[in-house]
Amino acid sequence: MSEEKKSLNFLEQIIEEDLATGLAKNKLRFRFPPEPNGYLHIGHAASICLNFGLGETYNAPVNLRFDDTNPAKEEQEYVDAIKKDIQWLGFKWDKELYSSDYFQQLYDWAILLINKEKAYVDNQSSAQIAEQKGTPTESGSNSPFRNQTIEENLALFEKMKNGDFEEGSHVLRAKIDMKSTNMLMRDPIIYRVLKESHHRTGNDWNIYPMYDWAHGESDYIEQISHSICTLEFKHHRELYDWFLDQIYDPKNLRPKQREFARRNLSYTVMSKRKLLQLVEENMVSGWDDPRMPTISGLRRRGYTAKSIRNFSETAGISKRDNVVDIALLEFHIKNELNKTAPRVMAVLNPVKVIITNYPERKEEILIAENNPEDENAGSREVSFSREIYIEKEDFREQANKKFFRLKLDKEVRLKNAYIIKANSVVKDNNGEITEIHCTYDEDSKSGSGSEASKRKVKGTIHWVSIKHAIQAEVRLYDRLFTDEAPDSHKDKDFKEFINPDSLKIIKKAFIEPSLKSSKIGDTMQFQRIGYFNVDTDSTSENLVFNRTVPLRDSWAKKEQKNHN
RNA sequence: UGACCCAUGGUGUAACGGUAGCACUCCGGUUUUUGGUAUCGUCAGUCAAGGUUCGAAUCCUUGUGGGUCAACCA
Repeated sequence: MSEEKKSLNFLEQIIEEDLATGLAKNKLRFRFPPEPNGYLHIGHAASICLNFGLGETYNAPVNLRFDDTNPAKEEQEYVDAIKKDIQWLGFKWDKELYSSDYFQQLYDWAILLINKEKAYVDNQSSAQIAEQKGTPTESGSNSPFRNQTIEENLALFEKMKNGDFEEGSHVLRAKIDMKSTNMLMRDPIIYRVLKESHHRTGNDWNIYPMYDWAHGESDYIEQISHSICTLEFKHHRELYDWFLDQIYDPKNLRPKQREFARRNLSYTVMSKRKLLQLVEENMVSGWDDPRMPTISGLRRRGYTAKSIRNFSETAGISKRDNVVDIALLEFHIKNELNKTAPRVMAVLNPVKVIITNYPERKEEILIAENNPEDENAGSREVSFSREIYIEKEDFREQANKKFFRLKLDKEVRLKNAYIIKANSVVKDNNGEITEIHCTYDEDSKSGSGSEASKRKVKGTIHWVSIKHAIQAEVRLYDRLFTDEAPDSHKDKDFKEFINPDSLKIIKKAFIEPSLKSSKIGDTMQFQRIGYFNVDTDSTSENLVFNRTVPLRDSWAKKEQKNHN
């Protein structure tokens, strides 16, 4: 068995090195640490696929740890949504844990820090503390409370915990170095007073630990071997290590923080704050609006877990800022759906065709292949009759040779049916075409094997029988923003780039009757149009289809070029 | 005018001192009862300047460009 050597990303290389220099393989343990204050998005998928992927490659456990140290922003709703998304992506965590599980331990260690004279209670306003903090280019100055006695600090901290102080009046700070070039080392805050009810601990606590204090120590408690986070935490590593130094027992494994570049996607935004804004200002219908880059949005849009995982794999991991082309994501879903999605016919923008030489009352059942890419997909029956709908854009009275579709006096094949020829049109007072009169070649029935059926006709178009078609709502989604990097413009708000055409609703599309029993989540290809799925709003009375992604359309591209 | 990180085709990512490769995008050909798919092909890259070396995308120096850091957010 020769296995192709796959190149390792830099994090895998670090792990391999650690393994080579003595770390036991069974000590490997990872974690995915979301804050439950928003929904997971495609950027998080990078981290999820990375951490859980490492878990899979090394057969190591991965904890799901909610970083719930800020009760002011966090909610159970988000916890539930996050769990659902990770499971949907197909990953299994070892333990479901919460930073709040460790509040007591964290508190005890804070006391330890005070006793070691490594922490003190500061009784200044946040403005004063900020003032003394200095700037990246100027060092800070010491707090007047820095040299309080251990006893004073212990007493004050006790009072903070008991709720004797107001929010904002007192904080516990680590005593490190106000002159450090790393702002985070300038006596960072460890605990603040917050009289908020916590989604798990209720009103047990009046003080809550800050991220830096909670995160590294939680990694230590869980014995996480590699704590992987995004690049903006690089500066935190020094503090992460300092905190660990205070409590580390060499008998235990010492977690290691490493950072990679967060994943950005073109034509969208990827910050929870901005996504929340879109939701709260009703620019989208919710966190799961099919235009959102959230996992739930992509799921509703029709993306599969596999396509997202493949995307993550292909996009890769590195340490440089990046904006991955959304075309890569679209490639992966099209690539998968091409193999799996049943083909059906739907007419979105109909014009009536009357086949004048087809008997008035006649109906027939034709056989249509479900998926040319999948032999096992079988076939279905499609009803045909004298009056059908085709797409308006599939007909032109006159057109040059490049136009392969229906035009006067020329032939075109109706997919799975007959070859027809257009003879005349009927127009209304505005000059709009209301009917196209055609004749069909009776011997040209698809699959009949006749000479006529094998005739080379350049164009094939889709259609639905008017008498048999059912009406449905179709939602055509496009990118949410018109700009490649909407939040990269210093003097412009990202919302200025919202695409006004990101959603077009077609209330009365006509679809083939086989779709009548479609269930929410079903995926299909509307032939020659794109991939669609059944939206969560869909009911048996009003079927609703979302366009996941259009098919590649080289004709439209050509047309576009000619117009420019 | 500080510290730290980063720099490879349009985009993303490999090459770990020894022929710059892969994927997406773009463009073109062939096939096709989806102007889809498939398939073949074209265009296109090591930020710059020095240095080390038989040999540098890779190591060193300097410069340039980009990013991060001054929440009681994570």
